[in-house]
Amino acid sequence: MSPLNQTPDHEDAPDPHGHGHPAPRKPAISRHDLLAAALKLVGPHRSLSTLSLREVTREAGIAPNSFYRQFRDMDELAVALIDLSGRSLREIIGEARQRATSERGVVRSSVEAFMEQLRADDKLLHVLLREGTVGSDAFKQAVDRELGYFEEELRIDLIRLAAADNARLHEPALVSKAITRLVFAVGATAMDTPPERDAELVEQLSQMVRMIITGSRAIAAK
Amino acid sequence: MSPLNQTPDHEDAPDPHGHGHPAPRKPAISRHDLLAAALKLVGPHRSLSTLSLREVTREAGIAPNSFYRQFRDMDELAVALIDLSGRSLREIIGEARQRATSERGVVRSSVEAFMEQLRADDKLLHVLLREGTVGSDAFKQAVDRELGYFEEELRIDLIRLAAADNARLHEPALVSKAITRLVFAVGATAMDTPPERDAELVEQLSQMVRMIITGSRAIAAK
DNA sequence: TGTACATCAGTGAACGCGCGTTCACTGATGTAC
DNA sequence: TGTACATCAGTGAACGCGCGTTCACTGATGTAC
Repeated sequence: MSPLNQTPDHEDAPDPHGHGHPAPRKPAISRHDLLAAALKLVGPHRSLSTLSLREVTREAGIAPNSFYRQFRDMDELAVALIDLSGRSLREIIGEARQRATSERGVVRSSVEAFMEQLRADDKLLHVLLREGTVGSDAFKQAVDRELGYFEEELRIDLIRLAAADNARLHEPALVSKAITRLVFAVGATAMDTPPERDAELVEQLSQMVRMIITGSRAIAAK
Repeated sequence: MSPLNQTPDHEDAPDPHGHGHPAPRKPAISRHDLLAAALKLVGPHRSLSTLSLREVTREAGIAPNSFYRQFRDMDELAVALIDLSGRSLREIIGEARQRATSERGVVRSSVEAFMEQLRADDKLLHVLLREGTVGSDAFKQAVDRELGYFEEELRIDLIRLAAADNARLHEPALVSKAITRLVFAVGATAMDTPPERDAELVEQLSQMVRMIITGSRAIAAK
C-alpha cells in the first residue's frame, strides 16, 4: 500500500561480502522505521522542520543516539522523506493521467487524484507541501527537485494533449510551471480546511488549471 | 519610508487620563522596536516561526522578560507583523496598479512592484510569503486574511480592467484567487534565487498571469 | 515650590525542560578454523 | 560440531545549551497637596 511498506532497499539480499570481512548483521531498526515514525508525527500542525530527533526516536521506540546509525541528522531524514513523497505523488498522478483522455477529463482526474492523495493516511503529500518554504537549504532543494520532475512530466503530457486536440500551446514549460505551483499552493492551504470542502476545491482548482491551458492556447493561436 | 517608521499608534497623544489614576509613563521600548528587531532577524534562512523570544529581545537590546510588557507571546508578535506586512504590500501594489492602464501594463507593473518589494530592505514581504504554510493556526489565519484582502482588491481591479477592454471575465473571484496564489507561490521560491534572475522571473510571472486572464476571457466569450 | 507617595516599565537571577551529541559499554550475530 | 574471536547495532548516562517563564526588585516618572 504505502511506499513505505515496499522496502525498496535490498535489505534482504544475501550480500556475500566477498572480501574476508564478516557480514554486518541485519539491523533491527531500519531507515524505514524512522521515516515511518517521522511521518506519523507530521500533521496539520507539525512540519518536518519542527520535529526533534528525540521525538522521532521516541516514536520509533529506540534510543536517541541510535538515530545516528541510520541518518547523519534530521535534515538527511527529511530529504529522504521528501524524495519518497515526490516519487509517490508522481506515480499516482501519472496513473490518473493515463486513465483519462480528453483535456477536461485529464485535468479533473489529475486534480482529484491530487486531493485524494492529500487526504491519504500516509501523509506523504503533506511533507512535500509544507517543507517547500521553510527548513534548511537542503529541504528546499529537495522539494524543488521534486517539483521540477513533476513539471517536466506535466509539460510532456500537455504537449501530447494539445496535439490530440489539434491545438498549439504557448510556452508549454511555463504553463506546466504555473499549473504545478498553483496546485501545490492551493493544496497547501487545503490541508487546513475540512475535507467537506474538497469537492468545491477540486472544482475550483480544475477551473483554474483549465483557464491557464485555455489562455495558453488562445495566445498561441493568435 | 518603512511602515515601521510611521509609528501609527498614538503613542505621543497626551491622554489626560480623566479618571484620578496617574498617567502611565511613555514606554522606553515600544512594540515597534520589537517588531523591527524580529524583522531584522528574518531572512532567507530564518522564518518568524523559528525565532525565539530571547533572540528577539537580544536584538532589541532588552531583557527577555521585558518582552511580556508588549506581547503575550511570539505568536502575538508574529500576527502583528503579518498584518503590517499585508497592509504594506497592498498599498504598494495598489499604487502600481494606479500607474498603469492597459491590461498588459497593469500586470507587468504590478508584478514588478511585487518583486521590488520582495527585494526591499524591510523584508516585510518575506514574512507574508514564508509564514503561510507553517506556524500556528493564528499565523496561518493571519496570512490567509491578508491574502483574502489582496484577492478582493485584485478582483475589483480585474473587473474594471475587463470593462475598459470591453471584455468579459469568467469567474473573476476565481481568477483573482488563482493569480494571487500563483504570484505568492512563485514569489516564495524567488526569495532563494539570486536577484540577477529577477527580470526573468518578472517576465515569467507576467506571462503566467496573462495566461490566466486570457483564459478566463476566452471561456467567458465562448 | 517642595515633599510624600503611587505607578509600572524594565531588570537580574533563577527555575526546570527538552534538546543534540558524546562516550564507553554490551551482547547478539556471524566468521574462521 | 565446538570454540575463540571480531563486528557493530543498539544502549544508558551524562554533558552543556538555549529556551520560555516566574519572581521579587528598582528606580524613574508623574500626581496630589
